Amino acid sequence: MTIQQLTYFLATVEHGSFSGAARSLFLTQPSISEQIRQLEGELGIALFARAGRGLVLTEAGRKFRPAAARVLADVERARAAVAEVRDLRGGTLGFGMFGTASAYLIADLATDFRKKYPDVRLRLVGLNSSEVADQVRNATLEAGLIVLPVDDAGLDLRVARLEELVVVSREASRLSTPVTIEALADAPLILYDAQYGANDPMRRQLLDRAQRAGVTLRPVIEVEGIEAAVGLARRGLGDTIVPRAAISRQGARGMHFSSFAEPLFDTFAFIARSDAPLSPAARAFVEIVERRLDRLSEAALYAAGTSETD
Amino acid sequence: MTIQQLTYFLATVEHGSFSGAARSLFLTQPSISEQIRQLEGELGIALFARAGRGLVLTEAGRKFRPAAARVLADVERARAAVAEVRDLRGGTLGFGMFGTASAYLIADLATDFRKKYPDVRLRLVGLNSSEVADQVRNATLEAGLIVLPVDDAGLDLRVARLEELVVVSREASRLSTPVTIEALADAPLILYDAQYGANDPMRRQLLDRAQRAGVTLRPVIEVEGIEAAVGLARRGLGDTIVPRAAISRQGARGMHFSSFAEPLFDTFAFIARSDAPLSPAARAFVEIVERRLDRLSEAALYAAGTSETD
DNA sequence: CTCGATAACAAGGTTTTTCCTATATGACGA
DNA sequence: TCGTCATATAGGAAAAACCTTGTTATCGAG
Repeated sequence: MTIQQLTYFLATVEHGSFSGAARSLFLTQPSISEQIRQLEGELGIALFARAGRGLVLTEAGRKFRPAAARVLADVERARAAVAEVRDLRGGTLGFGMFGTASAYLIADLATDFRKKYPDVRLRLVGLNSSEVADQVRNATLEAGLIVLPVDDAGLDLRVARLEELVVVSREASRLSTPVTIEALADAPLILYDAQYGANDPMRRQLLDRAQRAGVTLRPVIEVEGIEAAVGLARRGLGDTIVPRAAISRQGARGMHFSSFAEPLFDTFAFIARSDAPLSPAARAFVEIVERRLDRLSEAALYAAGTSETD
Repeated sequence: MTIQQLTYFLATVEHGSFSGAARSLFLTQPSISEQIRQLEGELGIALFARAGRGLVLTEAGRKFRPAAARVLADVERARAAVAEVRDLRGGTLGFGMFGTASAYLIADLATDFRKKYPDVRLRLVGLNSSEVADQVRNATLEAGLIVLPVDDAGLDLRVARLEELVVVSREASRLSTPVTIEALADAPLILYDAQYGANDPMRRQLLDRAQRAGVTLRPVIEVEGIEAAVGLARRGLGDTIVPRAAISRQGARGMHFSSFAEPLFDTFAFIARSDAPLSPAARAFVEIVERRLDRLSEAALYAAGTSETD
């Protein structure tokens, strides 16, 4: 039994003759005739009674008709199901983001995406970068945005953005010249994302530099969020280091900031399974993330030196 | 999209690899691979992500899987629907019978048939022979048992039985020798099946004979059923003519009966559309009817001359 | 009752599809 | 690094689908 035969059968029922069905399907009568014969042979019973003029359904044919129609309807539904995914009118996208990005971006991203593709369900999870990488690897998530470095085995990786890390201090004097790692070591340091400890990419880079310069960094306070770190810096408890984009946000008003002498960057990257092609939904979402990141950069450009007005 | 491709797809999902699916279907891996590729091409999106080892469903594949399964399930249901009809496990049989037969046989026939094929619905209608013929012609009924003659245009006709018509009288003297049509004309005549009038096959035969013999038959009473006719004959209101098989029934006790000098028969015949093949159910039912008719004949053989004991 | 139209059916040939074998390629694990 | 297992690819054989041509049967009209 083939879908084709079912199509021919239903067309024949509708037209009452093989030739009529053949015309409607742009085929010849013997083709239809032959396929119906085969179908009847396989079913072991005649579906039509052959009259000189036209055809009549047999009892078996009457029973078969609605069943055949249902099969064809389901075929269409199957086609539609994948078309939804293909045309971004359905399905679910699972996407992971590292903590900071998820905190600041998730609302905007979800809004943008749902506005454009209201029928695609979205599952956006905030984890740390290596957790995101793991879940993408085992297909719990389809793709993600992380901060390098991560173990990229089995992953496709594409750098999305370099986010400069700047030093923030209450004392403008401490930032009169680009900050060196040695200068940083001279003052109390406040760091955030305490829970990740040495796995935090920013810490890894800082410790790396300190080691090479032969100095020791002493974080006096480690807190959870950027806001908290900046808040503590405002009270003069120490300096802190934050992504440049975070400067333009609330909580940094009246603070001073400066690049490192040797600029320090967080590298954002998109990851996906290296063997699986990205779904259209994932591609569309990545594009939206990129647009948002670009807007962040632009906003950050206007904020330089001291964020008085923000 | 073909049913075959859906089968291959589901087998691949189940086994997690083309090669595994191929083994389970007794095919080779390139065949499966090729069909899946074609399916994906037609759907316009990949269903599997090809990993070095094994395959993973894409989002589209996940959506497609249940839809494909439903199609295959419905294909099976379609197959089962016609199999029911073929194997006499379903469907409906419409069968027509002429009045007398329906009155005497319907209960037994329905019982026999339902006992053997409890899943086939039965629609047994009692009409006169020409009405049955008409409804078989226009496919309202699939087949029927009628008394000849009928207009058999467009019908297949098979004689089922010759049923002798015998004269029944209260006076044994009237039946001492085989009855001639002339002798019949000498006495009051009671006929049944009044409503059909001259269309009744028995009347047609009798009138035909009378005409050839140059005598006139005068039915003094016409009633509806055989029982009524025999009842009136018992009261001495006249002679009547009934199928031999009816003699052995209640209501004919103590009456005398005799064949015609030139034996008179009702011819029972099965009819069906000449263009439509009989459904298995109809064939089975015809067989059951034949068996019942045979048993009637046997019973009638023991009743001869006078039905004292019946 | 013959004639023409229509449609099923049959036969033969061509194109397309399906499936195979053989081989290349790529990933994983010892 | 090599062997194993998986998919991809190429080429050819078998099968299926379709077409063309021609025959037969039925129905309706003249």
